[in-house]
Amino acid sequence: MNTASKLLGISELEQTASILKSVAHPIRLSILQLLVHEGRMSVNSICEILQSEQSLTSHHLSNMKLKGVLESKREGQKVYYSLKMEKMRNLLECIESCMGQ
Amino acid sequence: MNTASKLLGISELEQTASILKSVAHPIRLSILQLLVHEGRMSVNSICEILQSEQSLTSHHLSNMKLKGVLESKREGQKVYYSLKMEKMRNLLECIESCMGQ
DNA sequence: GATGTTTATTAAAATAAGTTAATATTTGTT
DNA sequence: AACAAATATTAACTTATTTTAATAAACATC
Repeated sequence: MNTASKLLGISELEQTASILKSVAHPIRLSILQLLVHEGRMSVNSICEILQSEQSLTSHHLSNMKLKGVLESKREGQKVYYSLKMEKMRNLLECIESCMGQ
Repeated sequence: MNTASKLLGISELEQTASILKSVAHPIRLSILQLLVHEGRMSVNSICEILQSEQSLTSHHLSNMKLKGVLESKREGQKVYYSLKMEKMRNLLECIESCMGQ
């Protein structure tokens, strides 16, 4: 296998980089940790636990939903977010263990 | 273990997010892949393989050097870059295998 | 010391991301 | 229908990142 064949194509690179951007922000990282470890959660609970503003949190949630990382389901007044992209679970675990080193 | 204790503190979150930002860009991602798989490499070789502009490549390289992800060594006219942050090797392997799924 | 190569630096321009505040929407309750 | 609670959306603003082009610096060779 030569060098070139190991490299991803542009669109794969861009897609990967774009997904990684989801994790590369303190608020989004902690939202992801929460959802991976605790499962689905309402926007309000997320705000309370993370002590983050409603609007800002909502923006970050939509951001990740748009990228297919999260999904949401309304139940009455509340909207519950949860992980949609399953590979994010592995990725996050890797990140946690790599960063611990 | 309760929810809060699993969450990282702000400074850890910021540090992690900041390192993840290194990977969260197509050019930097491919530079990292190259260096992880091929070892040290001169700026010129990197540019050629990635078909990226010298100046832009150099900017991304300094960016990652500044964050402690890469290191560089001049040998004659050439400057060789290589991985400095060892945990980046694991992280990148995780990313590659997670993204393949 | 002039010239060519390789890399870094600077500054400007272009683009993107993050934050805030205010308001809108949806649903539930009285 | 009026009101409250939960969330989303919009628009303005701020800040950061990315890209480009031009130039400088470091080294090698002649």
